[in-house]
Amino acid sequence: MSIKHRHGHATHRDAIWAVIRDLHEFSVSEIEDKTRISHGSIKTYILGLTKAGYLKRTEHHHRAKVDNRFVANRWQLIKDIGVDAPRITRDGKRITQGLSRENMWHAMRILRDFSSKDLAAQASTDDVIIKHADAKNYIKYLHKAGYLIIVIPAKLGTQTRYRMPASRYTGPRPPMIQRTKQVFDPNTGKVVWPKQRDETKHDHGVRQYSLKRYARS
DNA sequence: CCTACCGAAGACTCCGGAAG
DNA sequence: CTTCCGGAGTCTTCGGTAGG
Repeated sequence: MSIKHRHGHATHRDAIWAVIRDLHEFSVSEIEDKTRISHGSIKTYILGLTKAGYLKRTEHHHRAKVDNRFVANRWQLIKDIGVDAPRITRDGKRITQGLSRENMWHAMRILRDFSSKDLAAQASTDDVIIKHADAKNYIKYLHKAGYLIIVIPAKLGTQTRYRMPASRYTGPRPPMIQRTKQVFDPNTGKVVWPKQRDETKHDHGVRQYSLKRYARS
């Protein structure tokens, strides 16, 4: 299978969603024809979308009396939320994984300047509670990677205040701190920290691997 | 470090009608 | 009745990430 991730650009689900919006009323095999994505994956996603209320089944599969041919299930799009494919599980529940980073990334763009406590509070929503420690950690790496500047350094009793200059906003997807502690920007497809150096360290091929992987999508 | 969980894919079973 | 067909739906596995 082709390796494309949501942190790259298009995923399989994005492609399926695009075809659904295009056709509005469809069967699984019609989507299969247009996307060349495996039947099973399409079914799984459609099932989830139906349970979540985005789709409605308009035809239940049966064998036609006249010519003994199969009539496949058909669905209709009843809730269109735009170009971004709904992120749901097969049960139709919203996927919350990764939401906190996303919230923080967008909050940083909006806030003029902020401390780690401000960020945690501003980026928290009903769905996602962001802990102060998480905000601190994310800020630490984004600062190292050059996304943030320090507006007011910490003094006794006050926290450092940061700002993200508009020019450092690279796109809607939050930079990731990968397992190897490197910062990867899915918007540009580049590892932004650490800079290309200490090649001899025992990272093995991890950095190269990531670069290649994401460059493809 | 570890655990929980995700998307994708494939193996497998279930279903209902028609044909033999 | 049994067999066959092919889509629907379930379950498991795999490679991977998020977050403590």
